[in-house]
Amino acid sequence: MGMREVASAAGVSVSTVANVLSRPAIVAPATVERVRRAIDEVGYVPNGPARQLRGRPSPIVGSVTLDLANPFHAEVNRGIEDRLAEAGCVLLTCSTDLRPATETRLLRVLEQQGVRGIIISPADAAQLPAISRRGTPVVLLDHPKERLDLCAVAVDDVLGGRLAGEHLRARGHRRIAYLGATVDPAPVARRRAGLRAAVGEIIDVRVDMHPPSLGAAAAAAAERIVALAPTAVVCLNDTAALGLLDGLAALGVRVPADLSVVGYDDLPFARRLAPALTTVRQPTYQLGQAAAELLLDEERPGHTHREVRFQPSLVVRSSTTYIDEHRLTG
Amino acid sequence: MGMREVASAAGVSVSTVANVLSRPAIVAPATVERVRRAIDEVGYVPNGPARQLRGRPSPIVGSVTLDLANPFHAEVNRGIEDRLAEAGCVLLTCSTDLRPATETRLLRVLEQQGVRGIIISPADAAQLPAISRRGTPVVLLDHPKERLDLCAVAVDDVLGGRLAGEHLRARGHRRIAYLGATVDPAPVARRRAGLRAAVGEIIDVRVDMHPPSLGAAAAAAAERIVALAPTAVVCLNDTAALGLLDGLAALGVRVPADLSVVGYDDLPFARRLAPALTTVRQPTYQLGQAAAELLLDEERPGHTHREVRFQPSLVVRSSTTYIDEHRLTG
DNA sequence: TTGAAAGCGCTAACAT
DNA sequence: ATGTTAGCGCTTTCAA
Repeated sequence: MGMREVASAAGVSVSTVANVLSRPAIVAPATVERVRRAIDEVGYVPNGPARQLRGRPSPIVGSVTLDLANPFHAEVNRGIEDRLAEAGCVLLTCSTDLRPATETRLLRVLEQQGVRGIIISPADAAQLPAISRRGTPVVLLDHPKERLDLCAVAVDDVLGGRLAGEHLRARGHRRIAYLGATVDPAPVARRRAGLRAAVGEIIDVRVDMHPPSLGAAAAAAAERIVALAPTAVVCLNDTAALGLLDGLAALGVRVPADLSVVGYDDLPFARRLAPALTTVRQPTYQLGQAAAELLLDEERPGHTHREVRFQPSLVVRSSTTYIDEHRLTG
Repeated sequence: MGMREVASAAGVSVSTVANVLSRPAIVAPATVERVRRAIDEVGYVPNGPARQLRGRPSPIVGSVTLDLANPFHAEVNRGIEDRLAEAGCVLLTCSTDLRPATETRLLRVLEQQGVRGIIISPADAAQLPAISRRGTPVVLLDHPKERLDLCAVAVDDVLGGRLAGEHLRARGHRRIAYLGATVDPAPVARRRAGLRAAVGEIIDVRVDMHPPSLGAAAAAAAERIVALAPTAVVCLNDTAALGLLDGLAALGVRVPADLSVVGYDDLPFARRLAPALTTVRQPTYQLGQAAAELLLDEERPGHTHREVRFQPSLVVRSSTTYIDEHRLTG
């Protein structure tokens, strides 16, 4: 059911059908009408790839993140999707699980498909400028622009880590543990750096992020953490904090009486946990919107690459408390 | 940088380049080598749309659900993505927000792009058989096959609702409210039907699912619910239950002492809420995997449409309790 | 073993 | 106002 069938059904040429579709003003009203009817009649569906081959831009934008099921990334993707929808575009979401090989494979597929652009939270940013140079716009997500010749949307992760650290220090904590991943994604590593800067020294505890789930891994790490006797733990994100709370509860460790816990992201459940989780909030949905905005702007003639920066903010709840003086002095 | 450039760089014809790419065995080893080198040299990236125009299948599969940021759908999508990755395919995720117009627009885009197939949790299934007939395989997700000539992955939602209802009745509850959406998605409506069948009568409370968030809407509904004086509330999902717990806490209503609450989905946070949430679990990730499996099977010669069915299960925690006899009799 | 050529469905310049 | 035609990048006969 191509334009050919429509043309013959309407008794016109294919170019007239094409004109009705792209510049109806150029065609006689009666003809337009006839062609429209023929289109419905034969159930014509335009062939996207053929159009793209002729130079039309693809309506597809790729999003490459750690994990599309991660609530943070899911919310970011929704922000992207909504902004793209205004431009008639649609979102192809990919998970890398932080594996460079997967990331490379996905980027190759996206580039081959000739997507409108790629929004990526990269495991490895090295290959991105080449992709951009070959003609597929790339926007960095949750990643600073630095010297890269790309647009970027970033959150001040170092500040986020620092906020958590200062909060704990102000409450008297000195032995502070950091629950991270075996290999931290770059934004997480930056948070740790900020925390480090604020508290001087960190007791590192690492868990495997992937299998079977971050939450379970964090729960399993509870014992290890307790053995190190910190007075507070900062977790790489709320999901890890959730798991850790589970593990601590199983060990009979009271939060925050025995141990303060800080999360990151302020996911919807954070405020209703037992205890309510102190955490660092990021403007998640807005991150996505901003990234989509930057990407769509790439087609504008005068476009220049820029960075949009967001600030995290500390949300204090009841999973952190003042250090027990007795424990300090006794 | 098309095959033309590669061909001239390697001193061969385009068809030889094409052969090196698709049937290297046919080409002289020395030539293969030379062409491979030329490919790297010029930075050749195959043109997907052109290939597709020549008959290659698209590597893109579309997923159409209520909301890709919804944790349930996000997890389902991850299951789809992982299974697709094994086949070298990639996932385009779309949110309809239950709006038929949005759904139709998205389906049109997907069909025009000539995607490999569409996995959909439909707001309106009527247009799907036509799409399938025109050549784009469609798999129903979280939707029974019924008389439709399509593959489907379904959960026994009626059973899920019934499990919740029977649980509450067994604990003495008789005034049971149901917190639903102004317009329930079909699976949610089926759960309600199951609940209804188990408990005889339901006190309906409806909230607007969309803006600004389901959780907030559920929290706002707390007062309305309390006024109706049920002894238990079944929520359309865990996110709504989370919000409701918030609202109830603000009103000083104790759960489960004053009111029992049941969720749906068993999201990761459910077991760590205060109180831990009784809920109905669905095999989320597996739903996605099964849907992808069915879709990939559509290309197999002997394929026939079939339905894969999953069972939900009740997870009893501490947000539900026996009805207080004093309140009943006193 | 390699190359020439036709054509996938569409668009746009050009001719009528 | 409409039609003719060339060609987007690729695959695939078919011929050399």
